[in-house]
Amino acid sequence: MSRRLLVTAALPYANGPIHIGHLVEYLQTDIWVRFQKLRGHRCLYICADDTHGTAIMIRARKEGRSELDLIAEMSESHQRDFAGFGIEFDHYGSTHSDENQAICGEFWQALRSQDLVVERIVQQLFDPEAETFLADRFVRGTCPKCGRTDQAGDNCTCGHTYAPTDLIDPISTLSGATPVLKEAPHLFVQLEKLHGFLQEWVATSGALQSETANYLQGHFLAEELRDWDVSRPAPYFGFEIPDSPGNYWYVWFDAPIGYIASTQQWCQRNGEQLADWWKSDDCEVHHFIGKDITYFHTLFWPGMLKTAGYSLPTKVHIHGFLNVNGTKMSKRDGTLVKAETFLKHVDPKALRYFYASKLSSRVEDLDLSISEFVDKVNSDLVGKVVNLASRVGKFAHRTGLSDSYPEDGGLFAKAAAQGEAIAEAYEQCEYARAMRLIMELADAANPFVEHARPWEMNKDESRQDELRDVCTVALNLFRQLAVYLAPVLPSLADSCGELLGDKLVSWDQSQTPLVGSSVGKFTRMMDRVQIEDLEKMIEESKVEAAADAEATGLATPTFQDSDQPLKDEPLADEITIDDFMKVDLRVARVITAEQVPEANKLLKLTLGLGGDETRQVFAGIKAAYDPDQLVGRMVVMVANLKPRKMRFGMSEGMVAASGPGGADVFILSVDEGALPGQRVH
RNA sequence: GGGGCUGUAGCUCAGUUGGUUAGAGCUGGGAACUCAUAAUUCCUAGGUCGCGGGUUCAAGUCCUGCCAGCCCUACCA
Repeated sequence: MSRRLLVTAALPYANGPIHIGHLVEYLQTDIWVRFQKLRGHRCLYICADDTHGTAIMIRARKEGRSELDLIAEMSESHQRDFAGFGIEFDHYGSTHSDENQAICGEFWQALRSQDLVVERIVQQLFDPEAETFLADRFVRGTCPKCGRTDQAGDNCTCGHTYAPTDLIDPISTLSGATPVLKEAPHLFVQLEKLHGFLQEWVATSGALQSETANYLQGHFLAEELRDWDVSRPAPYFGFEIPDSPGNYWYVWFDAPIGYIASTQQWCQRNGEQLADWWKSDDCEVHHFIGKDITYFHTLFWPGMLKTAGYSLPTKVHIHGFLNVNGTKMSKRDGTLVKAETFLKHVDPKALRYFYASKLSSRVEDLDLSISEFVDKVNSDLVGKVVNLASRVGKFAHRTGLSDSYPEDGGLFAKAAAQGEAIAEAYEQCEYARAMRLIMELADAANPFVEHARPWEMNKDESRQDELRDVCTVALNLFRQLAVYLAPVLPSLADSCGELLGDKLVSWDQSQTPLVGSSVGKFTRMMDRVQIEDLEKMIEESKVEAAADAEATGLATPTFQDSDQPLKDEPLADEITIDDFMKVDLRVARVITAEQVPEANKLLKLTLGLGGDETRQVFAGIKAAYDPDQLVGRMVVMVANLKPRKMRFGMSEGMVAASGPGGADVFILSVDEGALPGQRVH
């Protein structure tokens, strides 16, 4: 039975380029949509740029151009990046559209008429120079708790959280001006009035993974829901609220409505009715989002939809974040790779497959390990799948396909029977499982060719029919894999369709072998991924990040440090925290320091660890330090080093210092406040 | 501190309602083959299934207590 599905991915913010972290979501969604279409369902993939808010306004101002100019450029670059990865939207809109403004008005009316909106005065920091209210992240200052300077507006590295108004010496990051406290009326949605509905929906709709439902019930639904502040005073880039001049809808109010507005634009172009997609029980609505925006899509958004009379999400699919090589992506490490940069170095097919092989239906972070990426893509896709076609391609071009499907030991039938299990895995967003099932089939296909030895048949005039049969089996098994992989690798499906002169458009094509047709000239469908390319990509990302940082002027100054020290002494093997904890580093005070006349390099130190605890240490720093200048200062020592007998006495530890030696030795210092005996963690 | 998830071969993971000698791929070792992108095929090595208790005729699988890692929270949304 054919279903009707409306699918969205979260709207990317028009404040920056698409990077590989974003792509997890757009690819996850694209794969799901392509799968649904392949299965013959009516499915729309809707997205748009999220264009409003202070950040866009500030950036446009900084770049000396209009917001419209900025968001137009961003939209274009986003769409170019998505296209580069084969992400195919049915419609890509913008939240800054007439349709969105109109539908926002409709939602607003619904909220008003159901008496869910209240006005309250809010005190907020205001930048008098930039003439704008400041969100927490635009304020920095001194932590009121511990006194650290230059801390974020809502929390300090010391762990304390506070309101930006609590900061000592607050500074606006926009202008550097000192913000002042200013009052403004804000409009709030009283979400609590929808508590009963939301409770019910979260618990029983089946739209949420159980982990998410539990989380919401434990954290938010367990108590009174707070009013949601949905307005921002001018100046603000967005839509002015019709019945509240000078106030604008908060970006998170109009962003999800953008899903509907973008659908509306598609409807207008295709002569369809919006109600058939957004107000029909026959249409499923699926949202794909990251775990960071769970809250907006599982409480506010259903509340808004309910109030305005639109369909509630059938399912909110929530995914985790992307790590690279086991750690958070970082600009500095070059692991926050822009989509555009990726495309310069690596085949997008590789990323599509790799993500698919890692994704499940759970809210779990996934890891892109560079070496795993290379191994997996090369051995699975190139070594197993593409190779299957590649190894018989030349013969098949000459022989064509047999008129009836030959005996293959049940391989095709078995793989056809697996189709439903694979489809089910796709449907459940268990792509990793789907990929595993498909690769099992690929693993069974290559031995067939191997044992049939077509290269021997090729040399024997009388065995051309046999050869054709082998090619027929191999190419049909390949074609079957191409169908199963089509949601993930549409371009491979295209290559396969072209080779066999039969376009792959339906899942059902995996169930019946293709026979009796000619085979085109084989051309390479995919190249192996080289680890060097990945390395170059990371390297280029680092350079870009440094350039960006310089351009925005916000980043830390760049230092021209030589790479010689690292070359002289490369990084040691990785250790665990346990290994590190074996080394007991302590802060110590130099109590005495004296020359050892017979020694060439050594000074004799007495280090105090507080109280009466002292250690005698011989340190090779004679050429670099005078004893007198050391007495009284704090150093870091290795305190649990096995004592060693030296010519001049026992040495009971080491003083931590860097440098090649001789006069170039630099003792580690500790910041003011450290006490002798404290351990270094 | 609270909540959740995970812990199976060197690596990435599978192990359905508890049931015969715990599996796959990659990597490693050996061999074969040459059609294919140093691809492929065959053989082989490698695991006290995090640790300790318990239930059971039987536990990787259920219960319980620890330990480790990750994620979310910490009165912000």
